[in-house]
Amino acid sequence: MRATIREVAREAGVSPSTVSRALSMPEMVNPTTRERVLRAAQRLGYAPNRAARGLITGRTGNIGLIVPDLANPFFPSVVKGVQARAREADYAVFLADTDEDPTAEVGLIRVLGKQVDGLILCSPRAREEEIRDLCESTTLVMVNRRFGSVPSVVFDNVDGMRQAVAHLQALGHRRVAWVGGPRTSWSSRDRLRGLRAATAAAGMELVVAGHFPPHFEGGVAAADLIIASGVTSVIAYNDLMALGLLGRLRDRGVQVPEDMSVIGIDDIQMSAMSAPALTTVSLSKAQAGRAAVDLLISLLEQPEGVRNARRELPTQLLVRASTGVAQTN
Amino acid sequence: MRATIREVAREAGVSPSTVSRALSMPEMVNPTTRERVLRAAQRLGYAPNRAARGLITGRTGNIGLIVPDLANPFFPSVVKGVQARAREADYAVFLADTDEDPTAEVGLIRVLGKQVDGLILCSPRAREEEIRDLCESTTLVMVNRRFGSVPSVVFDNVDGMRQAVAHLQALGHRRVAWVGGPRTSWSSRDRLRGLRAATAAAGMELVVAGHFPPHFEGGVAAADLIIASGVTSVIAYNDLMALGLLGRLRDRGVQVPEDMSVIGIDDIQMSAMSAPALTTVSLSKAQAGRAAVDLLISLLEQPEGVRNARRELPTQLLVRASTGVAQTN
DNA sequence: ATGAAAGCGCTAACAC
DNA sequence: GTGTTAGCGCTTTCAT
Repeated sequence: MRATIREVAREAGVSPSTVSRALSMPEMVNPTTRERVLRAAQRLGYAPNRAARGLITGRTGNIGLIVPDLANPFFPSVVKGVQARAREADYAVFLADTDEDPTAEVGLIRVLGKQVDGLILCSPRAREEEIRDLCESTTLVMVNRRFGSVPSVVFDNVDGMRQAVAHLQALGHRRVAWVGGPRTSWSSRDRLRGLRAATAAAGMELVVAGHFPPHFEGGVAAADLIIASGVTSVIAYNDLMALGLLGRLRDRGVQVPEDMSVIGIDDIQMSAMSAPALTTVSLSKAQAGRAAVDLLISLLEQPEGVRNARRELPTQLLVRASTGVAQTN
Repeated sequence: MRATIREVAREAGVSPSTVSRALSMPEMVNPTTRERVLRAAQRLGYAPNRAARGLITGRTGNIGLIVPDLANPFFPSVVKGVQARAREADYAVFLADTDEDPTAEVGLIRVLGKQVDGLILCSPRAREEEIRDLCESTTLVMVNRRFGSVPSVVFDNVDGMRQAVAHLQALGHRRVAWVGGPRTSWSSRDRLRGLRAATAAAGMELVVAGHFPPHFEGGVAAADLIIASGVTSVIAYNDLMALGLLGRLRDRGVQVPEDMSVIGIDDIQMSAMSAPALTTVSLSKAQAGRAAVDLLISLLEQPEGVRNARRELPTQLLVRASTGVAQTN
C-alpha cells in the first residue's frame, strides 16, 4: 500500500496538516520544518492521493479531451499539444474519440465531464444548443469551432483562404472549386465563408462542390465532380481529402499541377510526402492544443477574471508542387 | 452542485446504504425499494462520485495508456481500440505520449500509475529491468512487446515475415533487404528474427540495413543503402518507413515494383493511398487495443485467476502494387 | 432487507 | 507556525 499523509507526519514528527501545507503551500510553513517534511515524504515515496484531495477541494487535476476521430492525423497532433501542456501544468488527460458521432459526443461530454475539472472539445460536431447546455455544468473550451461566448481556440481560416486564393490568382487561375467537409463541421463553414470573401475580392469564380466525408475517400469521391466542373484549381477542406483528390485525378489522367492545381488545409505529415507534394494551408495543431489547455486552466483558476476567452491562431500557406501556373485555355 | 447519495436517500425515503446497494448490488435489495431508489436517482440526475467511491474501494475506474508517438498512425489506431473497449467496460482512459523518450516513459508510468487501476504500455521503449520494477507496483499490460511473464498482446511477427518472404519468393526474388526500426523497439528485433528464419527456410539472401527512426524520413534515409546493396526487394519495419523508401526510390529513378519490390508492416491508412499502393503486413491495431483492455480487466478482477496473460494476434499480408515479379538479371 | 456508524486520505477552518 | 477537528461522498461492516 502507498504511504499516507499520516505516516509522513509521524516520520517527520509533525501533524498531517503541516505535511499538507508543506506540500501545497510551502510559504506558510517554517523552512526547517518544511525541509524535514519533504525529506520524510521523499524517504517514504509519498505522493498525495489525488482522489482524496479531489474529494475535498472539488478539483480532480484532470482534464478531458474529446475528438471526433483519431484516425484523422489532424487530431493526434492536437492531442500531442494538449498532452504536453497539460503535463507541464500537472494535469492528466482523459481522451475520448467519438467516431464522428454527435450523439456519442454529447454522451461522452456528460460522462467525462463529471470526472474532470474541465473539458476540451476538439472540432465538436454537436448542435450549438446542446453544447450551450453542457456549458452550464462544465467548464469547457472548444477547439476549431466558435459561437456565442463559449471559450474557444480557432484558426484564422479567413486569412488562410485569402492566402490560398492570392496564390492561385498569382498563378493565373480564374476559377476555383471548394470541396467541403462534413455538414456538422464549423470550420468547413468558416473556411467557405473566407473563401467566398477572398474569391469575391479577387474577382475569381468559386464553384462549391458540397459536403464530403473528411477522409481520403471523400476527396476521391469529389474528384470527378471537380473535373466535370471545368475549374483549373481546387481547395479541399483538409489534406486528407486533398490527397484523395490527387489520387483520383491521377487515375483519371489529370496532371497536377499542369491541368489542375490542388490545395489542402492542415499540413499533416503526409502532405509533404505525396507526389506531387501538396500545397497546403498550415495550421499549428499542437499549438492549438497547448492554447486550449492554457485557456482552460485560466478559466479554472480565475473563473471570472478571464478577459478574453477567444484565441485565434495564424495560418500559413505552404507552397509545394501541387499548385502551378494555370494553363491558358 | 451535483446530487449526493444522501439526497437520493432522502428523496427515496431510505438510507444512504440502501441507495448504494441498489446501485452496486441490485440483487441484495428488495425489488420495490430498488425501483423507488432508481427512480429517485433518475429524478435527481444522480451519478456516484467516482473519487469518493475510489477512496474506499481503492479502485479508480481509470486505466492509463502510454504510447511512444501519436504522430505515427499506428498508435492512434491502437488508442481507438483501447478507447472503445474501455468505454464499454465503463473505464475512462488516461493517455500519455512519450515522444519516443524512454526516460519520459518511465516517469509517466510512475506518475500515471498512481491514478489508475492499471496501465497499458504500447510499444514501450524502456529497459526490461525498469518495466519489471514498475510491474511490482502497478498492474500493467504491454502491447507490441514481450518478455518474461509480463502480460502482453503481440502480433505474430514470425508468421507475418513468413508470408512476406513467401510472397517475394513466389515473385522470383532471391535477395531481400530489411530496414530496421529503433534499437529500442522489441518488435523490430522480433520481426528481424522472423525474417531470418523465413529467408533461411526459403534459401533467400537477407541484407540487414540497420536501425532507422520509425518515420517517413527513416525510410528516406535508408533508401540509398538499399539501392547500393543490390537487392531486388525490401521489407521495412513499418509502413511509414516503407512510404519513405517509395518516395526516395522514385526520386532516384528506381521504379517500384519493376526495379524494386517494397513491403511495409502495419497497414496504416496511407499505405493504400500511395502510388504505387504499398504491399504490407496488416496488423489489427484496434483489436490489439481491445485485447489489451480485456487482458487488463481480467487481471484487475481476478488477479490470480488468469491462466494465460499472453495474446498473440494474427497478421495478414496485403498484396498491393508495390511488389512485383523480380527482374531477371 | 435495511439502517447506523465508521472511516477511506486528505484539506480547511479554527484554535493555540 | 503548527496542531486539532471536522468532514468531503461514498462503501462496508455490523446490527437489527
